[in-house]
Amino acid sequence: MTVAIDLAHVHDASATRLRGADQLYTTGRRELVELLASMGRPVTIPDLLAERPKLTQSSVYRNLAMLESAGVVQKVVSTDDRARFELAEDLMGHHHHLICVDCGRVDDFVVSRAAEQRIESVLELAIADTGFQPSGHRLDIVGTCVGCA
Amino acid sequence: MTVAIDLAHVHDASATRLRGADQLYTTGRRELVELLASMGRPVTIPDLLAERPKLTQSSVYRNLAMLESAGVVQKVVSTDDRARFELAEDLMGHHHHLICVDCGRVDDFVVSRAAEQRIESVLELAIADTGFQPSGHRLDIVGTCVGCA
DNA sequence: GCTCAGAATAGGAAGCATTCTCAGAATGCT
DNA sequence: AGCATTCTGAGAATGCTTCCTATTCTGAGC
Repeated sequence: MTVAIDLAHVHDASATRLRGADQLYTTGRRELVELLASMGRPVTIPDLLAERPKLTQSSVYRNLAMLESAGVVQKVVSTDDRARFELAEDLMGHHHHLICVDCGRVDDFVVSRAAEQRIESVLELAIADTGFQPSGHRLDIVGTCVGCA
Repeated sequence: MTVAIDLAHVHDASATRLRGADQLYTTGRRELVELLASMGRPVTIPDLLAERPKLTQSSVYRNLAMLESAGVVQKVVSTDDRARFELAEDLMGHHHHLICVDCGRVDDFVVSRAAEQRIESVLELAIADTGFQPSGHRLDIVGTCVGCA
């Protein structure tokens, strides 16, 4: 279920995307990307700061916002009010989330390609007449994680 | 696509659920429920306060938290950091959300019963071996709303 | 390798949604 | 109506997030 990540490819893609946004792929940003890749699940910024106390709070916020707008990372919302971040879907692979209603923890899971297509077609039908421009879907399971059970 | 709501039934259910939690169904809480029923989409607390300036901020926060734990309303997360609230699914009917990545606005939509069952079965399969205790799913479409297009 | 202009960083202050506190008011029960 | 309990209102406090600015770093051209 865990997705293996090609770190070199992630760095290449990150550098390219930042350069495309007239931004530098600095050491600090590279460190953030590497840290996110190693976590394997969406994490909050306070989490990151606790894990790497040398990181500067304002820089982490600034750089994650930058990386998000460059399409390198994406924000994930849970049940609590802390934003969580992970690498963008096209770097990680399309996946879904298990969201714990108790502690807010988020884990990843994937479904088969065929199942994914079934879901897609259901959704296309449903919003055909709304004028909404879809860019993707968010299919999460909410419940209680093993630690909170 | 809009769901007609039986307001009397909603009030009855709300009163029952609050009483079950040793809480009173006061005027202020009744007003909140009625306001949410009239909005037809998940709204933020700042939204509510702007709409009804007579409401007290702290009471709205307190009462929505209470109504949520009593199962009368539910919290919906969008792309921004503001919590949104709407009536609980069993009062509104099961439905899904259109989430605008631009402004964070959330609208409701529904899919057919058959489509819903297909989605359920996909999910059951996917998490069979995770130990996660599901209580429901969250299937939202993210994209750009008509106002932000 | 050196210099310079533009960009990024660190550190702290400010902003804003949310939560807490507590005195006063309203509610339900007898 | 009287009493115990719960709720409300107003503001202060909390904590995540964003803004500000002086300093440091980065990269391109000499």
